[in-house]
Amino acid sequence: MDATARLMARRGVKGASVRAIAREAGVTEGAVYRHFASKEVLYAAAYVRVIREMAEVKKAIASQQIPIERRLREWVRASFEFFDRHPDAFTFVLLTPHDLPEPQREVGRLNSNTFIEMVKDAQQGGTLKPMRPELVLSHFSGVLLNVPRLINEGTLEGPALRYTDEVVEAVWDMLRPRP
Amino acid sequence: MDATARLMARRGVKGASVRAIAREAGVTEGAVYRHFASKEVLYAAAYVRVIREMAEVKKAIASQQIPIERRLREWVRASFEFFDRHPDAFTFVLLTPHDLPEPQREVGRLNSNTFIEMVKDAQQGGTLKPMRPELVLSHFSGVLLNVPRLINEGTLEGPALRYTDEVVEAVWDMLRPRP
Amino acid sequence: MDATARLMARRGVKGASVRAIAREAGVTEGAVYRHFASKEVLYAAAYVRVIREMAEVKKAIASQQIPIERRLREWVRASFEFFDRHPDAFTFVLLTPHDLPEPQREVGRLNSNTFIEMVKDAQQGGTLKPMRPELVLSHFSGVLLNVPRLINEGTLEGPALRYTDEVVEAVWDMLRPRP
Amino acid sequence: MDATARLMARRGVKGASVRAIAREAGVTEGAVYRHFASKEVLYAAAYVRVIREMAEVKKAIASQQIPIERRLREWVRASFEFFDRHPDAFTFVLLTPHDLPEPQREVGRLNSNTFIEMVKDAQQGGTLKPMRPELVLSHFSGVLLNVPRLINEGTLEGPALRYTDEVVEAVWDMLRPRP
DNA sequence: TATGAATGAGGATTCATTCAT
DNA sequence: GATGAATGAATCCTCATTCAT
Repeated sequence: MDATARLMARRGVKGASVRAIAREAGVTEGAVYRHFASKEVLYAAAYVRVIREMAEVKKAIASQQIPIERRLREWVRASFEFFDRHPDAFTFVLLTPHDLPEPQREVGRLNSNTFIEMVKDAQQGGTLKPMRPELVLSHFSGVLLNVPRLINEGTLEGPALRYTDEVVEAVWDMLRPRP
Repeated sequence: MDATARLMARRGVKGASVRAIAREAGVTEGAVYRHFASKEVLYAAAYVRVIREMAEVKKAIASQQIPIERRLREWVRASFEFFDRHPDAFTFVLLTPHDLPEPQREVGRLNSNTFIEMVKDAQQGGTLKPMRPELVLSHFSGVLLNVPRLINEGTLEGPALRYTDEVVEAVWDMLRPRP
Repeated sequence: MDATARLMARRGVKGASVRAIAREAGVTEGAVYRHFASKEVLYAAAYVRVIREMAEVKKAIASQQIPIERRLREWVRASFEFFDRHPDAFTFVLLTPHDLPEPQREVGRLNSNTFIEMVKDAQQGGTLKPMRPELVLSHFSGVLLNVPRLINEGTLEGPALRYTDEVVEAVWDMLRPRP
Repeated sequence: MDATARLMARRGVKGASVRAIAREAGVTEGAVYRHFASKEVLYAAAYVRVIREMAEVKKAIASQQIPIERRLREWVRASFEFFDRHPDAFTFVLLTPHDLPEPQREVGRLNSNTFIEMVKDAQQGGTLKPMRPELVLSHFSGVLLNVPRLINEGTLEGPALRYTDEVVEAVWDMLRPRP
């Protein structure tokens, strides 16, 4: 699954052949098929595993009893940390276009849902600007994900963590309640 | 080239076979190869054509003699309008991962460069918050592009133009000079 | 037809595409098909034209009223001269494997037949060693053609004409009547 | 590799498609590509294998401690025997025009080099007529190879071995030292 | 469990040929 | 007569998948 994430991050889902994945993992193609029924299944398994790992952290952050501003900061920090530690896994699940069947798409929405719940709560408490939660998500994830994206592209220099403050400040400017 | 943009937007660059592109265009594979030496060349031609069209509009906007805030708004509006009118072309060039040789990558940077020049000017005039221009670009394009992205995903409802105000407000919150 | 001989000599019959032949001739593919019904027909026409031109010279040589030894020398000289002047045409008809239908194969045997008649005559006159005429042809053409062949290969340096004496001497050693 | 030699001998290098080779070998195209990276590689492998086999025999002959005349005879005999036993392999490597990259061309020169060394030695010992070794090779191989060539063409009747004496006599006439 | 050979469908590309202009 | 676009079959090659060992 690591090899899958790595290669699919670099060459795209279609561009990563089973043969290449197997070689990357140091086994033969046949061995891959003993553990995964098809490329599709392997792809889904690799995807879900990373998403799940991320989701746990995110859920913990969302449920912390600290001001929304600090939870947003934690969210950004944790995301960048993950990217710096596992750039391929991060790129694979969050920066690669996916074409998955519904069960896995549902899993892919875990983080978004957690985020939206957190936002709704904060908005009700008046600690966040009123704005359609989907739009909040859109703006937040747009700013957040663009940093790894531009690092991958070579436009920005890593590690991502160094941009935490600037990113948090930017999103907070967008989201904080108006005086 | 239209068919190419359409299919590559939907299935990715590798996922769009020449056969499928030809069928989409209503011709045979052989006919495609009369006009383009290879899939690579066809891909690059389709890409460059859309980028060039976008770049013209963007350049015109950047050089308008109006406050930066209004130019940013125009930029967003023009982008969303383009997406609403040519969702496939937009998705193809801006939301699809590309693996192009340097000459085309250079073309792909046209819009970014225009944007960065515009930002630098405004920052010198004090009408924009001081911030690394690459980061301004990152935040701006992050928020901007995420709207079409989420519309494609089904998370947000189109047309994109309806989000112009909210997007402009958000990016202005991030970028306006501090009092 | 010139372009055909040239390209088929260099790339083989299958390796010379109609498109390449047309370009070499400075016309388009369509134009080729106005004059020749098919590649097969073009191929045969180019082949026959060169063979016929060679056959005329050879027939004249064979019927000269001079000693067989001198006629053999003329045959060699004329062949090498033709090769030096039209290496592609020579290579095309004599050094390229052919897969032609019977009518053209018949034409291709013109020179062999002329040669064999000449040999039979000389043998009857006792001016040539008795030996199966087909074998005489085999030995003679083997030595003769190998010079252009090795020149093409780069093993021998041209022009071919410079080898006339040595080749004539060699074939005469093989063919002259024993004392 | 056998199937490759067979088909390339009959239809030429370009005329033998991978599909046809695979069918001839009783496997599918994919299977061919498991063992050979490309048609080019398969072609080279088939070529080198036959050349190597021939070269061994030739080297053994060249180094025998018998008069040059007898070594030439052995060379002819061994060649014809090989042709009679493996007409396709022989035709493929020696009677088919090749377009190979340098490493394989080098291998293809093995026999020529062996022959030329043998000739030089004999000339120094005075047991062979003084003549440029390349020309000796040209004449010798011209006469030698033309027998299989004409047999393939249908002009001469096989087996080739039956022509051994006549061929040896002919080449000896050309090459023996003058009294 | 793992291997590596094999398969058959599909990928990009070339080719001989046709045809409207 | 010539052009250049179009076609459909065939080319070389890759891929996901299967299976005997």
